[in-house]
Amino acid sequence: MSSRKSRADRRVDLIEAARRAILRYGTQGVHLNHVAEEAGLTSGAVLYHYPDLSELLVEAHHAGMERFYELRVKRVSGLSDPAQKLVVTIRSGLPVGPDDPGVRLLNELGGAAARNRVYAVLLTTLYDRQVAMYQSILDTGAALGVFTLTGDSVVIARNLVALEDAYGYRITARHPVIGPDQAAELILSYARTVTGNMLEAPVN
Amino acid sequence: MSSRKSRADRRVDLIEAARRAILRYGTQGVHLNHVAEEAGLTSGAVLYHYPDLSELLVEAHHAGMERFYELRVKRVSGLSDPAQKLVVTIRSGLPVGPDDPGVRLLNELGGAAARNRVYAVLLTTLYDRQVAMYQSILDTGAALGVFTLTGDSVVIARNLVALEDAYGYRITARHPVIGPDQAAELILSYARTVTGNMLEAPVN
DNA sequence: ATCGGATTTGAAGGACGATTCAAATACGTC
DNA sequence: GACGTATTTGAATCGTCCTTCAAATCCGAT
Repeated sequence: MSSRKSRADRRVDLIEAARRAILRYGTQGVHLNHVAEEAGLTSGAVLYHYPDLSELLVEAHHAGMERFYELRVKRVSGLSDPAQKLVVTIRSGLPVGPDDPGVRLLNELGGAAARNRVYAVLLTTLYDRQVAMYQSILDTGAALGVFTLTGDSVVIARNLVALEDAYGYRITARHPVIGPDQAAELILSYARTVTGNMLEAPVN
Repeated sequence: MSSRKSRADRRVDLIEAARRAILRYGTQGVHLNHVAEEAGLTSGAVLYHYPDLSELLVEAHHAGMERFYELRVKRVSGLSDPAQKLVVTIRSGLPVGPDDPGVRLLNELGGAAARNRVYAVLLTTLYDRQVAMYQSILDTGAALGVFTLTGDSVVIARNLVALEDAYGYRITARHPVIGPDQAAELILSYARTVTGNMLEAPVN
């Protein structure tokens, strides 16, 4: 039994607990008791804060997506060179390994989105935001003359996000030859041809 | 009650029923009764043929993947021009619309593969086969001088399948602007730059 | 036409999860 | 330090799903 907490604090805890439970049992497979156990509470206590489990699950997914996106933004925040930005951004969209919690949580929703409107909107919104992110990098790179784009920046940005997504699935499914490094290289190969930039991996 | 059938026939029926049930309720959300209802039988009858529901679900997914792949092979089978083959193959990897049963079934597994080894192997195998399919088209196109590949054909093939996968998810999630036509065009834009071929959509 | 095995039903039992709620407990506040 | 309220527990209830199995039914073989 984790010690008593304020309403706001407990809700944050529960969202975290739900996130872990989802990773363990899947969005469809989570039960109230799983969440309660992850939170160190009783099912009654969970219900006290979230009378409807599905709402808690949505919040957990929403929070997970937000965290994922914010982390990506943060990773490029210090950089100024568009080429470097692009390389780092590609990396930050891929899972670190097959068990990467951020990407695994997102992958949970792929199938559910076809049946659940809320999840569909969440995923679609995330996709669009990521496209905008890439597009901004591409456009400034083109404006500075660092990139020579072979086509519309929206098209390139959409494809870059799509590639990330797909390789995220392959990596979490433990493809024997496509790991994070290989996936990054595959995406970079695309990025190089459409930007006309060597896009060297940073030398550190 | 659907009329009595032989063991082999009934098992085929049940796999079909399971496929429909999965599409309705999700791989995790299917219950024995859902499958029974889809098959027009009792839960006991289903259990008589498949004592373990999860095995039936695996078979349903396996059959669905096989059907999906075979359909793609069949669609290009008549064509000889590599450019035409490539265009048709890209199309056949995308869902016809948000409710396309073939792609929706595949998407169900994305999240599950991270938790379930069997599904991970199924998906990985399918991915590799599709890559081989594209690679063969690209290689013969290059040999015939129709394509001038900008890089290794494996790399291009992997990226093509990855793009298909990702846009399949976007389409089934009902992205407001990315439909089958738009997705095809996005993938073609990539295919054009890496093959140096215009890849016109066939004029029929 | 009947026999025999294969298939299916339907009901009963048991396990599990969601939900409710009174009682207990801990915390902030005065 | 006591009070009042917010939080949590634990047990009881209800419904759902899985599983089992004897009985019924159907089909093919003889």
